[in-house]
Amino acid sequence: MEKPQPDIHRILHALGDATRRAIVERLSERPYSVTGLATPLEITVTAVGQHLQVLEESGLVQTEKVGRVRTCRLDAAGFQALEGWIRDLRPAWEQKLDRLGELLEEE
Amino acid sequence: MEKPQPDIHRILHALGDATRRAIVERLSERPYSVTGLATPLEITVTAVGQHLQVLEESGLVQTEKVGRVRTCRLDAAGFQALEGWIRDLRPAWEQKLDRLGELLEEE
DNA sequence: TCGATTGTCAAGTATGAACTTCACTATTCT
DNA sequence: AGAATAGTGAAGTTCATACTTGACAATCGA
Repeated sequence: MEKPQPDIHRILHALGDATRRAIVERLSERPYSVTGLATPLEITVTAVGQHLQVLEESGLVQTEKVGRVRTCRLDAAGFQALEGWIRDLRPAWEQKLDRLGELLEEE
Repeated sequence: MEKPQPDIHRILHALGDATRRAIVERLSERPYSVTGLATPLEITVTAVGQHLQVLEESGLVQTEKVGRVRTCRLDAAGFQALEGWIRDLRPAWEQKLDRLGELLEEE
């Protein structure tokens, strides 16, 4: 149950779900309780709890239970890992599809 | 069939699938044909074609058919949009969970 | 021109996961 | 103490979507 180091596959899988993205965007505003997240989404707290587990395991969200309330906020770890992934791929996607250059190199 | 402007939800949904991530990572190496992508993944070209449509619609991949071969490469548009999304969220996830500051502000 | 290669289209299957419900525990309030 | 609130856990349902197959079209090589 310790904080696993962020894994890009976990992260992208977590962000692949619309509800989880909604949770993330809500938490980008300010921290919320589980119920505070569930209400506007019109789903049960159980469902939110399940999503939170995925988000937490991917390092995108951090939660802390104090008393009976679990407070959820974004976690930098996952976002930094995601940033790093894109940065590492940059040389690949930044290739200018320069038509001229392409044709010249063709042969 | 025109290039739709990148939408972060499309993008994250596209990257949510493991096979599509595998395609992206393969294309980060160099451009590939549809068959060239399908073979190492051990899935049919039909399946790859379906994934390519999703990736293309999200602006992550660009394809061009020349003769009977469709050549696929990464597309900057989607990655730039993804970068922008993370950048915009930065203030939210960059909040230092400074224990001291937290406790002080509590009341 | 014939066969092999590359990809597309339509239609069907099936599996995973996003939910729900219900029962329960733990905390807070009066 | 009793009632209300916040969340957890197990188990079942259902629906999206990632695949397949099979038939076909277009291109290329011999």
